[in-house]
Amino acid sequence: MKSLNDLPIFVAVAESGGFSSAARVLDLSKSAVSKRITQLEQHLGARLFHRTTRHLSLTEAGVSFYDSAAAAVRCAQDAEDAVSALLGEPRGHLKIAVPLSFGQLHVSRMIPEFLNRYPLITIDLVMEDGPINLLDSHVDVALLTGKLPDSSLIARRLLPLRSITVVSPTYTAKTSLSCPKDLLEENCITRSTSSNKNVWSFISKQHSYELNVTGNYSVNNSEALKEAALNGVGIARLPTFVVGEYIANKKLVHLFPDFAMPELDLHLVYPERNYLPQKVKVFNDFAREFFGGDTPYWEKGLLS
Amino acid sequence: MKSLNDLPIFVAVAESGGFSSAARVLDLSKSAVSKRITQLEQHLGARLFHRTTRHLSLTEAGVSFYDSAAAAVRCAQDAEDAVSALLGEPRGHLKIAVPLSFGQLHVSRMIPEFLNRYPLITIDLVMEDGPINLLDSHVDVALLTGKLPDSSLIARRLLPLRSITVVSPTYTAKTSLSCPKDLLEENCITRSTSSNKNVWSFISKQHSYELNVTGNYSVNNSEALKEAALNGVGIARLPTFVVGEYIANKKLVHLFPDFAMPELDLHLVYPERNYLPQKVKVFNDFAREFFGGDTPYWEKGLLS
DNA sequence: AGTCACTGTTGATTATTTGGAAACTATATG
DNA sequence: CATATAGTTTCCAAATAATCAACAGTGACT
Repeated sequence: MKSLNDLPIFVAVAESGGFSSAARVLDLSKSAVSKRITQLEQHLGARLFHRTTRHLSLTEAGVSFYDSAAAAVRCAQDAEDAVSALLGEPRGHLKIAVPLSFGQLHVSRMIPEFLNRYPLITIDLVMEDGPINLLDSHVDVALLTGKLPDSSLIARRLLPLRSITVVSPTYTAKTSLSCPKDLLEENCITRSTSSNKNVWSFISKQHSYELNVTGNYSVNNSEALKEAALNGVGIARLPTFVVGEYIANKKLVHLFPDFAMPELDLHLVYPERNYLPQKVKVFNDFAREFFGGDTPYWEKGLLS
Repeated sequence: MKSLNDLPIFVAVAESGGFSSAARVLDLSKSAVSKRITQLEQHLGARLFHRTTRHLSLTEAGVSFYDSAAAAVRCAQDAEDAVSALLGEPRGHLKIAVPLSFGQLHVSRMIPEFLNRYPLITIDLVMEDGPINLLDSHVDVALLTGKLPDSSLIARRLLPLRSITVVSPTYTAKTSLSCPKDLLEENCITRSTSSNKNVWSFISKQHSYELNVTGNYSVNNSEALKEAALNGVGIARLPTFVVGEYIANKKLVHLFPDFAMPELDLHLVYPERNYLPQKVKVFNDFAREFFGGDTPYWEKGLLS
């Protein structure tokens, strides 16, 4: 056993399925990865990977090596977690993944306070909407909505994500809206990411509607959609975390507050570990407190 | 997890109970050990050892760190073993511990042949009589007699260790010896290591004796004892592996061949592992074949 | 008490290892 | 057949690790 440091590299290559992708995960150059795998193979006296220029696969030896190697890095991680769980002052590097728009609007506000509160923690914040593999990319904790991508993950509900229907005051001045059905006659601007983007549902005790709205603008970015709504382009449905403040300062009007919309939850998601590192624990607690649980701060201005 | 390479060092220190002893085991300078532990502690942000100049003990953090760290290095070792078990040609470094006299007389003869047979194996042969901790000192395989020092070790019987009573022909010429009891009148030279060195027992179907022999020479080294016997100083009891060849070439006479003596076994001992490395396996097989099993080559000349 | 042998630490110097940029080869894709 | 991507290689710079030697503290043994 000459260099244990090769193990995490080997494991990364095996799991990500390539030298280049492993290099990206490990934040190394691919030449470095290549060299270390080569030297590991040399040390072991056996090839661990079949390399064809375009595809990589484990050899028989690689497969037998993998199990114990992965166990070794897991144990090493555990060892580190075990002491950090004992530590008074949380510390270490924390990689966080969050959805883009929520990250820009709220997480980015929270981070400075968090860093101030825990000066020994360093943060790598990744804002990205696509599905991410927490384990491969070494993300310590992620904010995710919807279903869990992997069963070895733990999810704790952080806050509700409610969307509401909004419009600018200048727009309402031109028309009268008394019932959701009236929206069928209006310019409804939509997010183009959601698959059934122009089916808007409204739920109340008395009536429920599923409306097939239409409009002249569709965009895959909440910020842009909000901008359009603010400028009176049309009526939009947006999460409260985007428009909450504009309702509060009257730049936007909350339409049909008596009707609810399907509600999602935002979860704190982290890999299952033997010892939950302090840094993850305090981040979770901090986030929960910062956002305010069931009625997040951006909904404080709303009377729903 | 910055440097996995610190783990084996930490584990060695924890297990050997000191920086200096760990340095010896790891074949490093103690300053190197000291520095790497220090940097590991710095990285973790916690002290792992309580150091008083003369004694070392694990801190609370050190204890929690230890379990997983030890598991990690064990897994790493397993990973390596797993591929080496698949390998065609055995290779790697093999550390062997053997009793001093047996090592000098027989193992040292065997090694050249072994190295010749397996050119990719390198050997570190330790000849020592005291008790050795296989695990701490990274001995891959040991030849031991008697009881096992540790339960996590595996012992396979290699060959019997028989001692016989011998005397030089010049000595027998001066006296008549027909029965073990006659030894009470003779000069019996003994090994001073064995605790009850001057109680010699003889066992046969007809009679058994426990004789309290006396003599004018006692020495803790079989070679010296053999030398004395060869020079007609007196009657000695020596293992067949020491005197076998001298019986064969008539330099010594085997007394009372009809009587047996308590018999010991020499065991091949190695740490329990998930994958027995090829190099250990081939060494075991080679030793078994080389020495000849139940009647080792040095007993071939004897008619017992 | 005072050697003595041994422990762990530190600083300076030297070796070794490691990492990165760029050039190179090979191959799937379109 | 061009292009983008994957892995390897060479060369060089930078970081890391190891050693030696000197130091300081402590228990054991006269």
